[in-house]
Amino acid sequence: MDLRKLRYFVAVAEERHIGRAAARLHMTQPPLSRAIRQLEADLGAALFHRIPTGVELTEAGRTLYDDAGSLLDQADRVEARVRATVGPATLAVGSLADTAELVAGRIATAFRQRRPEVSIRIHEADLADPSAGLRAGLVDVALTRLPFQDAGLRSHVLHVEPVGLVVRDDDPLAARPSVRLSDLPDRRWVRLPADTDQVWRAYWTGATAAADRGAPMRTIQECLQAVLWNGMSALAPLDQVTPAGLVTVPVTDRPPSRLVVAWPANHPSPLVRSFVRIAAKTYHRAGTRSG
Amino acid sequence: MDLRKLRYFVAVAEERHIGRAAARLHMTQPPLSRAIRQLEADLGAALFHRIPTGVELTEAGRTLYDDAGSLLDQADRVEARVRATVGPATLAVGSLADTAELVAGRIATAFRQRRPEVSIRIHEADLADPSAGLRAGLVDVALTRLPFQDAGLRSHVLHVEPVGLVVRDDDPLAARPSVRLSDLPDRRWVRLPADTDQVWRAYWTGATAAADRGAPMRTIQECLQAVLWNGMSALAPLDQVTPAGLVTVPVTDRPPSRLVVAWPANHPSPLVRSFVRIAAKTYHRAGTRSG
DNA sequence: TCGCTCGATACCGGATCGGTATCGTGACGC
DNA sequence: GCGTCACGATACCGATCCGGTATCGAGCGA
Repeated sequence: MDLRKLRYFVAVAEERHIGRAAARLHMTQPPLSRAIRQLEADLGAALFHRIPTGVELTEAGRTLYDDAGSLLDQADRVEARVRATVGPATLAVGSLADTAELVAGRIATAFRQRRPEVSIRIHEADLADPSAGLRAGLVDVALTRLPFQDAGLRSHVLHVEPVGLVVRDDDPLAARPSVRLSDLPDRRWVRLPADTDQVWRAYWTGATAAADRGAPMRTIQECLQAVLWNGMSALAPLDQVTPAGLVTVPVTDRPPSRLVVAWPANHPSPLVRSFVRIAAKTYHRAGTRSG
Repeated sequence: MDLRKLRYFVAVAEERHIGRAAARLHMTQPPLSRAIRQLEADLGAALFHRIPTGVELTEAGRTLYDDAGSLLDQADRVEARVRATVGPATLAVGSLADTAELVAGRIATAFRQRRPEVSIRIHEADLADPSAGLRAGLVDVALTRLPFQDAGLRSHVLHVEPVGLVVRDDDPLAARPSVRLSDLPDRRWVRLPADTDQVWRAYWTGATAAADRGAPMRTIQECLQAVLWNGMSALAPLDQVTPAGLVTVPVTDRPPSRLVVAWPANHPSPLVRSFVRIAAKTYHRAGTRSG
């Protein structure tokens, strides 16, 4: 009997439904089914009756449930007490100034709830650095978007999102249900800073790198303003909120962008691993990859 | 933080020495070192100072140690309570009538202490069946000796023991410090039952299968009595206790016998796995193999 | 009877565990 | 001062475990 399986058991007991409990635990149903069966085998007792609408506690299950809560609470208290003796810890989180910023709020909230003793410092990066300070060592972990050049970074996909072309609502393209970038004549793309990551630049400014002109944009907001006032074009995630007067037209010939939490590949600290796990669970999407 | 690591931590804290704690936990030092480091990483706190003579608790370590005992106790109580609701379980243990019998006492004691709700039934097998009832499905787990033919059995070595030639003390060989079976002239070997496992028979009665004559022996005691009264020869583990008047001469040209706990390879029950683990820990010797 | 919704199972890649062999480092005796 | 010793740490390996996807069998209802 271990605490992990006990937490699973409590979730199932309260949901009376393995599928729902799995969702609550941010995992899928099969491993949870198996974990419950293993717990039953370990204890040598059936904990649930399987019924058509889900599961219900057996007598042994009720016995366990009566005690499980206080045991888990005590374990949490012990852990918190130890953490308290060592004093507060700090985690620097890098964030790019688009949806990552919104997400950071949710994730930071979840993280603070789970690890209240850790103080979080948010570092807001500009568009030149899609690693949001990770490469420079300014932050421990970052919320940003793929693709960008990976230099010893690992990332976990939180959300996959198609990109769209942001134009003024008086633009001829504004009414189109979708566009193909390869069908468009040359447009005036917003310009990214000179030292922008090459992969990132190529992804977000149409295929022709030579096309970006004008003053470099350092934030998403600047980009959108450039579209609004100067008639530039920009690419943005489809559900990026835009000011009135702008529309985002889905782009069909470009792979979707992936919102990720990223961290240095080499020896991430437990705090970083914890943040990544919480980010993944808060924003439950699967798939770990490098890049 | 999980209960397993917490138990490790308590052992180390009490021994103030990772190596000794590892011995107490019936494991080796490196994985215990690693587990402690992982626990420290999980908690974000150093639990021990490493000093030349071992380790000593840090402040965080003392905090954890103060709480760990009661937490583990509560976990054990919860588990026991659940087991109690489901009623007693039964485990059938097969045993061959030599040292396995002695061992069974120790192991059964350890098992009863750890799992008091399980009632153990001992099945004492005769020499014809080195699987001690496992093959016939009479028992769930067996204490016996390799080698014998494996038919879907798995085993865990508890003890490796050279074999010796059992002779009367008036035998010319009795004074020899050791003998080579290949040097001996034909002797009158005790006879094993006709349906004895072939590998087992070849191992325990010298190389020449034709040599065993006389009435078949069903127990070790019968074999020894045959040696004592009829001047037969027998092979036995070196530390087999023999009646007065018999001596066991080490045999140098035969591999040692291995005392094992054996169980069916297919889907062992948790109770069986538990018994095997306890047997291995009680009699700490490493190495799992088939056969 | 068909479709829907449960949990259970099969299988796979990655992580973890405990093992052996070996290393780095202080303490101690000569 | 230097070899020896004892301690924990590290490297690496095979076995196991964990969570994932795909799929199945069983009940229930339309």
